[in-house]
Amino acid sequence: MAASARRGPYICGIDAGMDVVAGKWKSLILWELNNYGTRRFGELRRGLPGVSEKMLVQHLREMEEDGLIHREIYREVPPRVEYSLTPDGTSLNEALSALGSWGQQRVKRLAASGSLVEVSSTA
Amino acid sequence: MAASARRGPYICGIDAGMDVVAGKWKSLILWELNNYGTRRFGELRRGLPGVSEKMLVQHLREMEEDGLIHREIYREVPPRVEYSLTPDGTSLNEALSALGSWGQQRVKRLAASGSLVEVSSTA
DNA sequence: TTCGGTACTTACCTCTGGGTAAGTGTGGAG
DNA sequence: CTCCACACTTACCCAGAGGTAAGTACCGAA
Repeated sequence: MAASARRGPYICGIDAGMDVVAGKWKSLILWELNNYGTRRFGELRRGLPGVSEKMLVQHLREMEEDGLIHREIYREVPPRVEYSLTPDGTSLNEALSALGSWGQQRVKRLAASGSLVEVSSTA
Repeated sequence: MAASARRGPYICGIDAGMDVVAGKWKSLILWELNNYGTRRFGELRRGLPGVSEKMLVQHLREMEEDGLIHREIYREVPPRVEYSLTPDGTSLNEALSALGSWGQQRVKRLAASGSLVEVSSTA
């Protein structure tokens, strides 16, 4: 998203929320973690077709700082790291569900009118 | 937002929705139009402290294309243009209200713990 | 006669979000 | 002995999101 995160004085709650979700893959990470409960780094990478490792790490760190996700490190070889939603992350995901439904409606509407927009096909 | 709008195949409804709200001022424009019902260009500019005319126009045009807002031109001198939400824009705004509440909660939480984050003060 | 207000458009520039690719340390498999 | 998988880190690069400032056409007020 090209929306620059302000993390400064907010005008209303919406942009305080948007600020935290701003980032190309953040809402998808939330969605993925919500669906699977807990996921490893590699699983997330494979689950989000097109993410670069750099951005995945960066987004995960920011979301951890923002208190949205929990990072559990298992000191094994090879290393294992598991990510999961915190209560705040879970509630954020719930808050986004309405937007998700709206988005699905929109995709349906667009598909119904001529403009062929497909959802997750042959990505 | 530096979140790049994809307008391509979406993975889930959430990013289809996010795609349309991606843009530094879009959610604020939605909020402003929802609060006032109908607003003129200059009113919006003054209502969103910090917005540049270029970005305001650009966002308004994109949101009009996306069917979120309606643009009514009054051929007077000086010219008058009024913006308002379409039904789709209104429902999107409703879908964002949960995110707005979450954001407010978050601001309260942050304020409660040491990190002083203020909402719309001496912008 | 100049200024201000309306709603823009245009050219130019900066900043940074995001991508690409290579490197790191360890151990097991082949 | 080499390769691969894990979960990263680092350096470098580019496109585009967003900002700045000036210009446009019109009229009324000072």
